[in-house]
Order: sequence, then structure tokens, then C-alpha cells
Amino acid sequence: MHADTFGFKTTVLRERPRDIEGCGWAFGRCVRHRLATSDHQTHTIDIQGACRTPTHHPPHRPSTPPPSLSCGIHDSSVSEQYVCTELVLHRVIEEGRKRCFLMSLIGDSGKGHGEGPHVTGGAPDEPSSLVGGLRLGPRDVAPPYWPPLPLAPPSMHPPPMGTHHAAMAHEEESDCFGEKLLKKPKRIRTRVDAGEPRNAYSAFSSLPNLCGVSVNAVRPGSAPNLFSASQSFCGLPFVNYFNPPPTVGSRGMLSELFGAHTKPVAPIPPEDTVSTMGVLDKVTSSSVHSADAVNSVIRGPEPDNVLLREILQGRKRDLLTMEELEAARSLHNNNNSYKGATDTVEASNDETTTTTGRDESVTAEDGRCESEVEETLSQANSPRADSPEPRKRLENIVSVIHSSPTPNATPVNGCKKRKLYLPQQHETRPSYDSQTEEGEGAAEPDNKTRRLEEEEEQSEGRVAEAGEEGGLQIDLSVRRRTPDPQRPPSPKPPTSTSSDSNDASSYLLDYAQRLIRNQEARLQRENDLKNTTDLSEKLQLLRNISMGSQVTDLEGLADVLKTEITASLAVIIDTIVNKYVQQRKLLTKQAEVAAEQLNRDIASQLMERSRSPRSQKMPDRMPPQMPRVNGIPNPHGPLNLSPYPGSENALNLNHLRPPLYKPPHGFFHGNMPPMGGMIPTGQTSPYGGLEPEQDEALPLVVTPKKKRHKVTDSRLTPRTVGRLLEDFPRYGPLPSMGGGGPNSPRNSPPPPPLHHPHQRPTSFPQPPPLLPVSLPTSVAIPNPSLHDTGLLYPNYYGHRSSPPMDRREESPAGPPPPHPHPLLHPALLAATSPDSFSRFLHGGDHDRASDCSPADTHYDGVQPTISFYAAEPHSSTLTPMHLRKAKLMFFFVRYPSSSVLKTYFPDIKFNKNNTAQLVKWFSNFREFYYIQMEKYARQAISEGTKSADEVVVNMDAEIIRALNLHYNRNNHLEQIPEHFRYVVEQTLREFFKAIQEQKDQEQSWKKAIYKVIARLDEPVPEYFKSPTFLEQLETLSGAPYLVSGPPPSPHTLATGGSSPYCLHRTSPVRAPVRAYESPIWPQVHALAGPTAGGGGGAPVLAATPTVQEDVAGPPAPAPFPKPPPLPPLTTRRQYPKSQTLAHNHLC
DNA sequence: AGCATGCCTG
DNA sequence: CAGGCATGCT
Repeated sequence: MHADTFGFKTTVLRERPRDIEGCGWAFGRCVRHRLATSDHQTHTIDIQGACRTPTHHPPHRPSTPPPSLSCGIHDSSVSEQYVCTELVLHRVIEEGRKRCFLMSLIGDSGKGHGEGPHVTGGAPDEPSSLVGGLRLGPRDVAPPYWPPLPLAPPSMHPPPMGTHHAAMAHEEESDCFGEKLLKKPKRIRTRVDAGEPRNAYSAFSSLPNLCGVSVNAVRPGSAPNLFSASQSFCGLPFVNYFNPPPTVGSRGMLSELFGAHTKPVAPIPPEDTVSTMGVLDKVTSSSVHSADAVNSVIRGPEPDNVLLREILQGRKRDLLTMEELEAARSLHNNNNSYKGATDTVEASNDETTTTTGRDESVTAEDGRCESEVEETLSQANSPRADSPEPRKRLENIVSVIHSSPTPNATPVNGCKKRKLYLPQQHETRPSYDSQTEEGEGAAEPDNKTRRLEEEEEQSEGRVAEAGEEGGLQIDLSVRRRTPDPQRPPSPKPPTSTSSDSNDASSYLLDYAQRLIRNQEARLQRENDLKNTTDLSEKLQLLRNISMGSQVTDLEGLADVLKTEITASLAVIIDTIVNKYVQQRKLLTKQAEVAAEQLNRDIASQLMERSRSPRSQKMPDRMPPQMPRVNGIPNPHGPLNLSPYPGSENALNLNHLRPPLYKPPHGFFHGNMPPMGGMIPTGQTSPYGGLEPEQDEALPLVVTPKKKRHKVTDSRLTPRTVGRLLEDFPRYGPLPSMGGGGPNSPRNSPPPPPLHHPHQRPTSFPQPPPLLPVSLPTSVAIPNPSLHDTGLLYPNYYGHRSSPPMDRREESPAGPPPPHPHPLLHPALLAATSPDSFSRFLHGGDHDRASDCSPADTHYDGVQPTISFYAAEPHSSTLTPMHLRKAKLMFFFVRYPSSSVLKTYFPDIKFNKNNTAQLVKWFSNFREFYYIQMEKYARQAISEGTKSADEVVVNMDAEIIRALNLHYNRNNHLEQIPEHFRYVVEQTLREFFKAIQEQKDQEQSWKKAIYKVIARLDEPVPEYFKSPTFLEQLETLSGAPYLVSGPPPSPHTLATGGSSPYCLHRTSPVRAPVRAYESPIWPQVHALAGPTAGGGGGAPVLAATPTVQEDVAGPPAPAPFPKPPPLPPLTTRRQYPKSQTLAHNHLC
């Protein structure tokens, strides 16, 4: 038994030489278990010898958890011995004996001796030498799992992290932070990764995650490491190989340690488990899992894994359901249960929490289920083949689970790494009916039937009504159709059928599939008929079949049937809807309407393209109806475009639609959060609880978050457009009357992702893609990194040569050109706030003007205004122009304080949000800046630059160019401030030195550099404060409307094409703007070192006086000739560059 | 707790 | 660029 520990250790060695040890016991046991039923029975003797070396393990040890681990750790001798043993094992491993061998070894040693891992006598085989060879340091070797302290009191809790492990963790980092530590025992920021659990163990979590089973092994003290390990990776493997621990005591401890996250708890309480059961109970959720795990181990990992998975997931859903039902209860329990555990959980966060919740709120049936599982498992433990009972039960469970909609546990809101928002209750609804009932399924087979009947009735009713209510039908069809593509073919994960132990399940599946096939065949015929009678017939047939089935089969069968019915219904409804759609299409040919729709169409198209990944996934047929109905709020009023009666209904149904209509790959996923938020309340889905599959829509229901919008440059980019449109869902999904047009949705199998879910509402059923995905931007800068550069302008504005100012004056509501490529900004300018959207939902549609409605103060400052030209004197919205301005400011200040910053944006009414936004901008600027610096510094080093002095930056420098591209793309700043060049140079040198001295190996090594650079700020010219400055930026940019190429920036022209960077340049004057156009940029290398200097050959004039490299004292005031107070902006009035502004220092 | 900042990610 | 999180300070 104790050998397990050792075995675990072996594992550790093999997979993870260090920092592992936690659940070794589990692994060991698991392995041994497998061995018991496997062929690997032979072992290597010498290894065994090593294993068998005497240990300190008292016979009773099993009942005690690993006694104070810290003790053992401190015992150096033990450690050494341990090392020896490990080495032996290691060697073996390296000899090519992989897992099998190890497993067998473990198993054997465990069986043969039941000895602990402690090798007091030392390993028989070459010990120390190996140690040296392998350079195994104390830290490289896992400390003895069982400390040689027999008297150590059994502990139910993990060793205090503050002990040795903490120290070790510290040690690892201390080298880097020696200074800091000396100064203050501050906690070092050991940021592993955003989203990593923040706790005392975070230090360990930063260790590389190992894949495979070995993850289970963690040092006793660092058991929490499991969190990260299992999190990041092995949900399944972990479970797969888990097994009841040899010692109960450890189990308790570990289980507590691991919380609900890992599932190390053994289902079958060994003799002396009692003491730990309290803890176990605490981790209720674990019990089931572990039970499953055990089961899987017993029966063989592969197929069972799937099974297990399914069970778990199914149960998870179940849980959700329960939560819904017993909201109060669940809530209560959830809250008080596993804060700690969930805290550390990330990747599997939702799973864990849900599980926990479920267990906490176990209902009667649920509990029964659980007990069933456990019972089954326990029975399975014995002669597995003999007892059909447990198996049957298991199968039942499985079948139940299979019926659940989505086998895959998908993050609640699509987030993977980020901390997930707490599961939304709404999720549960969909699965509720089927799930709960199935939970009781065995007992109440009739339930299914009833359900079927109900559904049937409803379906029929709806179908019958189809003629009258287009909107509703649309909902139905869309909704039902969505899932069906996948459903029929594989109602259940195929893998599950492969399980040898799931014969019954397989049978069931086969049966269901056969049924489905038949159904499909029938459907083919029925589709044409679209007859309710047929439907009822079919349903009747299905019902009969299901009635005739065994009770056990009923459950699974019922689900299959449901699915099938749903699918067929969807098809039928689709056809009907399509008819209507076409009718509608004809009716909506009014010229004006068409024009507007076209406009919107384009907009939406752009939007969609801008988010290509998602949009591509979307089947084109899916959204077609939706958009049309949903909205597209005609700017002039509610979308009663169509004279026919149905339209009103459709409009009213808008409230309901979103929830019902859930594009799995959601066109609207991110687009209509507000809507999503509303859905739950307003919805009165006709489907109520009938919907077996609703999970897909879940993301929509996620709490509507405040949506911030990236303020891009003033150029209209597809992304910008899309984003802007996103806020106005009505503009998004464009009217696609032809939803059913050429391609009848019903026959089209999951259509290959199309980029244009919407089709032209007017005459052309399938409008050709309006615009190429990417066209030259107005700023035609060959910057590969700029994908967002505009696509639309060329075509949209190509025919318009109106100056920017004109655009601004265009009324948003102005009649869009009938041309297929109408102006975009009418739509864009129709900025609305979220609540305006809601207003729209409620019928009010005249909200376009309410750009920043005073009401929505919450969104103030973060609401995207579509107008790029902050017309309002005191808006709280930062526009792209402000961004542009901020970028220009960056040439002067890198670390502006927020207060100072504000003074430069007098036209902005600052609040918390936009202040933060502004600050964030600069943070981002700095980020980019430093990234560039580091890059170039490294490049310089790699190019052989020896000293920092050799790093010279001149105005032609590549790095300057890059920065200019970023911060001064349109060359609004005709000349880059000389000081900035100096700053860049200094930064470069700082980085150079730091890298050269290998300081970059340390953590936060850049901080020192930041400090230096922060001192180099200079006052921003006063003219930045001028209201006209922004205006100029707007005026000069003109980018959006240029068909191609950079704007012929006036000043550039004025200067006769001379380079703005001509300050100290010796090289011939270049036209910077042209430089962008032509790939040829001054080849003078940025780094004019001995080598780099050769780039130009000529002694590039390093305008900078060599500055002492002292980090401590950089020449605060620029020691070089300051650039003349140039009027950076064109011909505009020149503001005297006042020095009133004090330096801004963030630090 | 609230805020500021930095890092990471999409 | 913005969101989210971790961290540190107050």
C-alpha cells in the first residue's frame, strides 16, 4: 500500500522531476489497479530493490495522512536517500522503460511489500554518483513523501504553505528580487498569467504544466499545484487514472486540498476512511467524479473515459437544471460551499462550480442518481461481469446523460482563460425538462411519453398556425433548425458506443440511430407534404415505437425521438416560413426602403466581415429570417415595411426573438448583449421548458456587460464599422428577405459557413460580396500589422469627393443613395446608446439622435459614438480624433498623469471611465513603445553592437519610422520632436544595457528602464490644448474618404514633399509620405553602431550628445538642441509653445 | 474596499 | 485598443 506512494514518486520522476508529489498515491493506486487486470506483471528487480528498501512506515500509516510534510522535507538525509531512489528509477526510465514498466513496478512493489517510499538504507544501485551526474539538487528532487516521523500526528489538512514549500517557492524567485526582499518582505509579484488563481500557491502554478498522468503528482506540500495542472490540462486523464488512495488519511487531506477541482476522493470508503469523510463530504462533488474515475479505472480507461465524461457532463447539466428549479436553495449552497476551491479553479471553473452547486443542491432524484452510480461502481468492483445490475443502472444513467443536448462542456460565456462569469441560471432552463424527467426516467417512463405528446401537440398547433403568424414560425424554425444538423447524425457522442461495457447503451444508440435513419427517410417524403397530418402520424408512429420499448430504452429513445421531431418540425416550419419570406420579399421592393436596407446591408456586411471568424462559422441560412424580422429598424420607424398583416406580429415578437433564436455560432453573440439581458424577462417562449437543447444560446444570456469600444483611429475601418454597428443590432443583421430564397434552408445541410448570412432584401437574392475583404486604406500604409485598414472606402466613397466636413453635415437620416454602395455613415452616425436600443425594442425607434443620452450616464464616456468628430463641445466620449491626439502627445510625454492629461482634452467631460480610457491609451502606447524598444535593442545586440554608446538613433532610424507609423500615422506631426528621438535612443540604450547584462532574466527588469524613461517626459505643447487642434486632426486626416493612398496631407504638400523628419538629418531629404507608399524607407539603419552605422556607410549624424548611461541620472532636460517650436500642424495658426506645463511623472 | 498600475490576452 | 486580472497601496 505504501508502495503506492513510491510508485507515485516514480511517476513523478518520469514525468516531472521536480515539484511533484501531491497525489502520487492516487496515481500509484490507480496504476496498480490497472496492473491487477493487465498483463504487465513483471518488474525489474533492481528497481524493486530500491523500492523495497526499508522505510519508516509504520504499519498503521495508511490511516494517517502524510504527517506534517514539512518535517520530512527538512530531513536532508532522507532527501538524499530519496534522491538515490529516484535516480535509480530515473535511470530505469531513461532506459526506455516507460509507463508500463513503471506501472508494473509500482504495482509490484505495492503488492509485495506495502512499504513506504522511504529508503533509509539507500538505494542499492549506484546512488550518489548518479545524483551528481544528474545534478539533482535538493530542489530537483521531490522530498520524501512520508517523512520519517512516525509520530507525526495525522493531519487532515495540508501542511501550512508557509513552511518549507513557501520558502522554496520564494527561493526560486528570490534571486531576482533580492533587492526588494531586502528592502521589504514584500510579496513578489509572481504573475503566472492573467487569470491564474491567485493564492498562496501561485508560485507553484507558474511551473510548467505537465501533461499526462503525471500531473497528478505533486509534492505533498505543493499539492495545490494540482490545481493548475489539472486545470490547464488533464481533465480527463486525471480522472482516468485516478484511483482510491492507499491511505485514507491522505485522501482526506488531499481532497480538501484539491477541493472540488480534482477528484481524488475514493468512492469506496476503505475501512478507516471515516475520519476523513467529513472532509470528503465537504467536497461532495468529488465523490461522484472519483467514483466514476474508479469505475473507469476498473473497466479500462479509454471508453470509460468518455462514458465518465458524459456522465459528469450530463450531471452537470442536471445540476444546472436543479439550480434553476431550486434557485434559492442552490444559491445558498453555492455561496457557502467552495469559495476556496472555485478560487483556484479557472479552466474548469464552470465545471467545478456547477458540480459543486449540484451536489450541494442535490435533490432527491439527483441523490438517487449519485447513489446509483456509487452503488454501481462498488458492485463493479467485484466480479464485474457477474453483476448485470450495476451495469444496467449505469447504462441507464448513461442513456439519460446521452440525451442531454451538448456533450461538450463549453465555457459559459465562451471565455477560456479569463475568469468565467458565474454560470448563468438561464442556462439550465433548456435542459431542464428532459434532464429532470430523465433523472426520474426509470421510475416514470410515462413521463416521456407525456412529454412527447405535449410537444407534439404544441408542434402541431404551431404548424397549423403557420399560415397566420410568420414571426412566430420563424422563431420556431430557426431555433429548431439550428441544432438539428448535428443532432440526427450523432445524438450521442459516438465514443460512448464503443465502450465495451456499454453494450446496452450501444444498443440503445444503435436503435436510436436506426430510428433516426428511418425518420430521415420519412422526412424526405414528408417535407414535400408539409402536412400536419403527416406530422402527427409520424409522431404517433414514433410514440408507438417508444411505447413499445423497454423502460430503459425509453429514456434514451425518448430523447432521440424528441430530437427527431424537433428536427422535422424545424424543416417543416422552415418551408412555411420561407414561403412567407418570399412573399414578403416581393412586397418590400419600395425604392426608399430598398435603399435604406441596402445601406444597412452594407454596413452589416462590413460588420460581419470584421469579425470573420465568427461570421464564417455561421450558416447562412440560419440568420436569414432573423435579421429581417429582428430588426433592422427602419430609421424612419418600426419596421413595418411590409403591408401584410404578419409584420406587426413580427415586430412585436422582437422581444421574444433573441432568446428563441440562438445562432449557435451566433451572429448576434456579441452583438446584442443588451438584448440578451432583456431576454429572460420578456421572454415567453412558446417552448417554455420543452426545449431540450438550449445551451447554445447561453452566451447570449450572459449578464450584459458594459461594453466598451475600441476607439480606433479616425479612419473608418471595417472593424470600426462593425463595432459601431454592433451597438445597433438592428443594423447588423440585415434584412434578408430572401432567407429562403435560392437555397432553401431546409435542404441545405449545415451550410458551409458563409460570409453573408444576409441576402439582399431586394431583387437580388444572392448579392455578390460587396466589398473585398481588404482594400487599401485611406492611409495606405504598407503596414502588415494593420489589418483593419479600411475596406469600404474606396468603393463607398469613391464616387464622392466631398471633403470630410461634408460628411459631418450629412444628416444621418438622409436618404442613402440607392446605389448598392451607399454612404456608410448615415448608419454610423446613428449612434445610439444601449438604452436607446432597448427603446427600440419597445417600439420606440427614434433614438438615433440620442447619441449620448443624458440618461445613460453609466455608459457615458464609454459609449461609442459613431460620430468621429466629437461635435459636442463637452462630450464624455473619446473619439478617434482624441486618440489620434493622444498619440501625438505621446511624442512628448510617455507618462502623463491623468490630471495633466485631462487638461489637454478640454473638450472632454471627464469621468471615471473616460479618464481610465485615456490613461489606458497611454498605457497601451507605452506598451507598444517598449516592445519596439526591446525588439530593436535585441536586434542591435544580435547584430553585434558592443556597447550602448554605439546605439544611435537618428531621425531616419527604422525605429523612429516604426514609431511614427504608430503614433503619427498621418503625419499630423510634421516633425517628430527631437526630444522624442532622444528618448527613443535612451530607451534603446537602456534596453540594450539591460539585455547585455542579462538583466532581462530577472523579473520586472524593465521597471528600472521605465523609471528612467519616465523622467524624460517633456511638456506637451500648449497648442495641443487648443480646440482647433482636434479640428485640424480631423480635417487633415480626411482619410476615410480617400479612395486610396495616404491623404495628401496639406502640410506635406506645403513643404514640397520634404520629410517631416528632416530635423537633423544629413541624408537627403525624403518625402515621408511617399516613403510610406513606397516600400523604400531610408535604409539608414536605426542603429548606427559600428555595424549598423555601416548601413548608411556615412557617419550618420547622431544628433544626440552622448549621454551618460547612468540609469540613475539621465539628463532630465534634453541636453541636445531642442527642436524648434515648430508648428507641427500645417498652416494653421501656430501656438506658442509654452513651457507652463510641468513634466508629468507617473512614477 | 477602492484605486492605480502593470501584465496578458483577444 | 480594450478587457480582465493580479498586485500593491491606502
